[in-house]
Amino acid sequence: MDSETPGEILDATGRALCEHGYAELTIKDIAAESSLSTAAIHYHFDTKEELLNAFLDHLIEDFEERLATDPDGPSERLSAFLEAVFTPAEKGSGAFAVALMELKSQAPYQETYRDRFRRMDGRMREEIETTVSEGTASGVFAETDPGTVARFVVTAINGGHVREVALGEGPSETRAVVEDFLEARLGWTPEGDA
Amino acid sequence: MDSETPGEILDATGRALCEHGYAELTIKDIAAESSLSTAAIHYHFDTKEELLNAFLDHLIEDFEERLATDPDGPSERLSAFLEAVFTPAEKGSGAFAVALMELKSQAPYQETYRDRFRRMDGRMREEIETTVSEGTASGVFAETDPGTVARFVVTAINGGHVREVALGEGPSETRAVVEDFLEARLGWTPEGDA
DNA sequence: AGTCCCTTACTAACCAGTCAGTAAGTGCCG
DNA sequence: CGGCACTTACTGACTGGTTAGTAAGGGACT
Repeated sequence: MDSETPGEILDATGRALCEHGYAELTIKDIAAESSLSTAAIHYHFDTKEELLNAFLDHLIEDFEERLATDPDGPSERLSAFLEAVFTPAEKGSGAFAVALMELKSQAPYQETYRDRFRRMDGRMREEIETTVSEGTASGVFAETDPGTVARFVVTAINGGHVREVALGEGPSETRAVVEDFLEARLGWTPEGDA
Repeated sequence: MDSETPGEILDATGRALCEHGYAELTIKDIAAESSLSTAAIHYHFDTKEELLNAFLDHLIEDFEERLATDPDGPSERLSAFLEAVFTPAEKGSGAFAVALMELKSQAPYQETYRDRFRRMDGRMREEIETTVSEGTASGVFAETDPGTVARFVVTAINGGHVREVALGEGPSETRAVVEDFLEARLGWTPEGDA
């Protein structure tokens, strides 16, 4: 009844993906990373494609959970957002970033991937946009176009993401870029703490 | 003596890479995209890896050539830089962006790729930094830290690049973000024309 | 004759997915 | 309780197709 095997497979997929890369990822690799045989993986996921789709869903779900902190004011909400985005996930440092970028570079060939990424992007933009709107309305932030700010922030996040993967750069540099921008545009300051 | 076959192979590699993606790229695909057999490709490039390294060099060379326009003033130089970066390459629209992103996502597993990308990033940052320095020194641009501006611009370019690939977005949106930023920070305006 | 560029034909390795079989339950009936 | 039917979750062995790379040879130009 319990059977959390699919979860174990998804976790193993993540590890195998980070170790071998999308191009060289085989069911055998995933099996080796788990306690199961290749046939067992095919028992739970008919095809490799299906497994990878499920893995991406799992990845996005995790990410959205991390975003789902709903603090009080706009300033705190912005801080929490940046914290969620720029804090490396629980697991191995750049692993999440690498796995995600692997899948993003496959998006031109996989419509299902593209849809998911668009949805995720929309959510992030919305979150920033409404937060900024609230902030300017209540006078906490300076007057600006929230859509422009949101677009800037997501673009920078995307950029930092590539830099992490392609250059091996840490997330802090990009975080500084975003915070610098928000300070100049909104008068917001990085300290959201007590 | 002429024999521009290697060039033909590199071009075919680009087309095959865009069509099939890095993960599914085979020597056979490249052969099909050229007028040669798979064995002929192995005659010129011993291994697939060697071919892909040469292809990346070719890609970066092309890009650096596009950047190598050396106009008069800092303002014009900035315009030329943005034009070079955001104008889709001669060939198929997003093809270049897709191929490059494929290779970038492989960077964590290929040190040679990472080195090349770091060098390219350094060059871009330097170009922007010196241009901004010149501009502020001659009073054309407002006073700011050139390094911060450069970092912002490359991060946004990187971000636009992912957005093109993962979301299917055009380059104009990111260009607007960058131009908006440069206007605010430097007092620079998009029109560098007569 | 030699070497440069290329072909057809091949091979050894590998991969996703299949298959037959099995051990461990689960529900049901007498 | 015990035995029967059936399901779930898996394994090890296999297969058909594909892949990077090789071997051997042919033709053209020098």
